[in-house]
Amino acid sequence: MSGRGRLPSGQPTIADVARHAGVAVSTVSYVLSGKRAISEVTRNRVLASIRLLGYHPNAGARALASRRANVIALVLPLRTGIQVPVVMQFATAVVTSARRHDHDVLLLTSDEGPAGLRRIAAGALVDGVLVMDVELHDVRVPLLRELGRPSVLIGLPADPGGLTCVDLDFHRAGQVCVEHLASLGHRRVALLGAPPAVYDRGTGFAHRTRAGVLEAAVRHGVDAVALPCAENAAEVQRRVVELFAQQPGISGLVVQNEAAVGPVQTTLSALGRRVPHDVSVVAVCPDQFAEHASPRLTSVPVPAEEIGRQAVSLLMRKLRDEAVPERTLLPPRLTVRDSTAAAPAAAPGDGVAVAVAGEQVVAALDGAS
Amino acid sequence: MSGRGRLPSGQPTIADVARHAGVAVSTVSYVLSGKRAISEVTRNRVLASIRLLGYHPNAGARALASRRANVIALVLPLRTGIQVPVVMQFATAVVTSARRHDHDVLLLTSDEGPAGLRRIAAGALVDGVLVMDVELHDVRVPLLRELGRPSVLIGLPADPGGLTCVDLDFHRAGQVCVEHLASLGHRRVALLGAPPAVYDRGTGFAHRTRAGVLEAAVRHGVDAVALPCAENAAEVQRRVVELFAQQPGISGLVVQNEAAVGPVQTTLSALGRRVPHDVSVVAVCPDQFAEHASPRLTSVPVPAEEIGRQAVSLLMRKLRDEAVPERTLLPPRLTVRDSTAAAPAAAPGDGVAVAVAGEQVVAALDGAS
DNA sequence: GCCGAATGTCGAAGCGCTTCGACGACGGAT
DNA sequence: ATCCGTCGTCGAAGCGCTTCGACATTCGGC
Repeated sequence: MSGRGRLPSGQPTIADVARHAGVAVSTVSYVLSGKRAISEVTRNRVLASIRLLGYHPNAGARALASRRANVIALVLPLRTGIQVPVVMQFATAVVTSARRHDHDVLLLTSDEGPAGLRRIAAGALVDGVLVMDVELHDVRVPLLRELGRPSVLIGLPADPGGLTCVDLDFHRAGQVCVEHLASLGHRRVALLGAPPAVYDRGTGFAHRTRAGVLEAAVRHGVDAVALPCAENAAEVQRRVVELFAQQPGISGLVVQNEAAVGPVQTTLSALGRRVPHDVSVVAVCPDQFAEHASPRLTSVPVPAEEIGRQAVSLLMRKLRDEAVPERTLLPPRLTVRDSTAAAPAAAPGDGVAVAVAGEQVVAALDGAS
Repeated sequence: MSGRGRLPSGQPTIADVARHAGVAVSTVSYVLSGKRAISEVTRNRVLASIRLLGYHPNAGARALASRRANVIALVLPLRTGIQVPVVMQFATAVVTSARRHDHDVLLLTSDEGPAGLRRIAAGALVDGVLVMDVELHDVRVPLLRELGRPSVLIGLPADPGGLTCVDLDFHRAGQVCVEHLASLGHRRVALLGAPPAVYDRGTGFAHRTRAGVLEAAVRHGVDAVALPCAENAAEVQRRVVELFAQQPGISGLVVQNEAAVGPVQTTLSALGRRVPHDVSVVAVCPDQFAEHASPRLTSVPVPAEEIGRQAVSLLMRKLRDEAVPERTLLPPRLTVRDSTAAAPAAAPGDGVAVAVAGEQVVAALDGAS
């Protein structure tokens, strides 16, 4: 018996509360869980004792007896090519939402791999799992099916059968960007995408955006090229210079690469192309980022916070054994800011001038560094 | 009795393993914990059963019986003015290190405030707490003292008495930057610091870096000014233009503001000041960031990973009731890259020329956006 | 060849909580 | 009055694990 008093840790137990309030242990439990009716008088007496003693239920005991840990796991990626601020925003939203549902969040990094998931799930440390940054052919997808724990994926694997997925509708996002540019009269556009490695490993959002861009381009009679792009200033610059040298008529740019946004603007201005006068730029990036750039960028943000909230809410429903849709794709929202404008009237001479400018820039920067 | 077989969840229990291996439950437990000697033969038999049945100990039961959850809490900040990538790096390092010590990590955001800490600690959900981004006068500091759970702070509060803190020695970092510039012959330098709000709320690292910069400047006979700086391109540009207009002789810049690094370089080049030929730049920022800038930046990285490792290791020692030092300050490490060089010979005319250039830039950018 | 100390294993007592069945007390319908 | 159905509360049985003392064995020392 934990009879007379407090734990070694100094924490009172439910038995202490019961004794202090003059009721049975089970009554205290029911006051806390609300699973049986308790008279107003008794409830108040118990609650008073709880407050007075500073009682907090022991999580382990609760989990053991109730078979629910009230904890969910969040599996975050930590590879290159991820958008760090987006991940943070997302994690934050998940923690906040989870707390609203009276759950805590256990953080896993995907470098422990499938073994980590297995350990956590089998050990009943968590009730459910949120997996972020799911690739098209992700090893964790079959594993999750096998484990049979409630789970929600952020991202869209090639075969989501039997699982639950949430994501921004990147395909639609790509379309929206192109439609915006097309409606402004642009006829040649380019997508400056994620690093090649991201495409190579089959990351859904990159592929889907590209598909959306190209599809919308065809539909609206716009010429479009899509090129991957590493995340460093020099590479971005090379890409952009090359691009305009080869396709001087390009007047619209879709940038899906956070790290590239700054260098793109720098390079364009070095090329003598002004944003948005000569070239319009649409970015797929966080709003905060778009606001801080100059000029402020027309953008399609990844609604990390909403995705996080949705994911948690879906997971909670699964924990309550409710049926949920297999896939939830959030509609993209394009915010027009100062980086897009009507396409310039086509100037035939542009090509040559730009190519020359490009070489000057490259030369200047080579000398400087 | 959990007698005949498996949990409803399908997980085997320790009793199943014991039965399968033909030993007592306690023997299985001792095989797992190694707290008593078990013969080679028995151990192997038990381990084989464990593998065969796919047994994973139930975390809740273990926590209840052993009074150790094998989980630590990580309290992350989510305010403005934090260096998001650094936080991520740090979180990653903490998770990885914790796993090496057979612990998991529960993620808390500081917006649940002290209540969250209290709940977690009192409920024995975690064995110890790691608090990141501790301010000089942080409300959580007295709370942690009161809770009496093992904890480690990242950052250095004004009064760390009785607690355990780890951080980069930012004071020394400030000095190192100035010493580097001084040794290259620079005689007028400026610190472009964190946003004003960060100083205002008493964030240790900003204050300590500034102090280090100013102190080293005095000691080496260098003129130094320190100015806070918001995290958007326009503000950075204004600051830099203003700075050189007022103090044209400045030839060294210490930048402690990740978001400012890009804009600083852009602005300098717009001002006709070349890096490092005319102005040397030292950044306090992640290595990856410094490598990707062009020119590559001489920098003092915040060793997020090492801090994370250290923090976890200290916490583990505290969990084992070992004595640990009250404060651990990691020495800064300056990596020389391409953004610093010998100071230019003083040119008396500079002042005027620069002021003019500055105005041109401002005008040009106003027009563009 | 006997004794004490290791060594290896077992059984049982909890850890603090939830939950289920039981059971008075009370009130309305008969 | 009597019976039944609620309502409010209680006691006890676990949840799956760790840990403590006890109990055989085995072994080295003299």
